[in-house]
Amino acid sequence: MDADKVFKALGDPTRRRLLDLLCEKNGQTLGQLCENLDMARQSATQHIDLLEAANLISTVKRGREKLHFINPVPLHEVYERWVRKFERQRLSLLHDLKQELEGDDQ
Amino acid sequence: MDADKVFKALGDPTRRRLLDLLCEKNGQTLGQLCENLDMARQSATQHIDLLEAANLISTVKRGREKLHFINPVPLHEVYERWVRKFERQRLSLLHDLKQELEGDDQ
DNA sequence: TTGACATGCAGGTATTTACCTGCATATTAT
DNA sequence: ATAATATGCAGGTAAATACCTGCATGTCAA
Repeated sequence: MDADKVFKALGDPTRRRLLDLLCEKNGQTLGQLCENLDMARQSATQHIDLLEAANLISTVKRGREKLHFINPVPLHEVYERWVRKFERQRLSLLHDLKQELEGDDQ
Repeated sequence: MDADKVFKALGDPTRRRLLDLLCEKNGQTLGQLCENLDMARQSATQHIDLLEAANLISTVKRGREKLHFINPVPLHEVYERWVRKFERQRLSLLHDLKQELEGDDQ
């Protein structure tokens, strides 16, 4: 997983909207997705290219249409690498903070 | 949670490094963090400001020092909103794809 | 108090990003 | 074949981003 590409791809509301749209109905065409976006088709294509580069979606050509499918694997890897690791700290946060404030930084 | 701020904050290698550094040792000062960064202190401060705005870290002043603590809550919310939702699709992806390729789009 | 130290604040610049318009190509239907 | 449709490709611009330098402020220690 390329964490940089994945997080940058997720760091834009249009691209998150695209993922939500595909979550509602997988396999939509570019035209269908654009109907929900309020921007030029060409702009949407650029967003989709970034999602593809991050491997968050896959596309298939069918005739003159381009179908789009979600790939949830990178999101799972984000979870493994960036969520689980820091969740373990969750309970100890207040403890650490209190210690530091008390100057007890052994 | 402001998903935009959180994902944009995570979409930069320096800021992810800062989170990793704080995961190794919570409560570090700005100076300590900068020793591991290879950029001007002022640049690091700007990265930290974004992490704070995304609520991914909290800071406390102790004398002339500024201590930094990880806040894992937004990461957990990212998981709830952006990982679990799409994980459910995981098993059905190949199914959807096959159906579309066969033109069986009922 | 004075010097050293940790951090804050205010611009300045080069790159990246998110849009756009215009035109080209490829596929389908008449 | 021709027209309509779906998408691809090539720039162009304004805003955001990630750095930097220079200087100011606040804290500690001698």
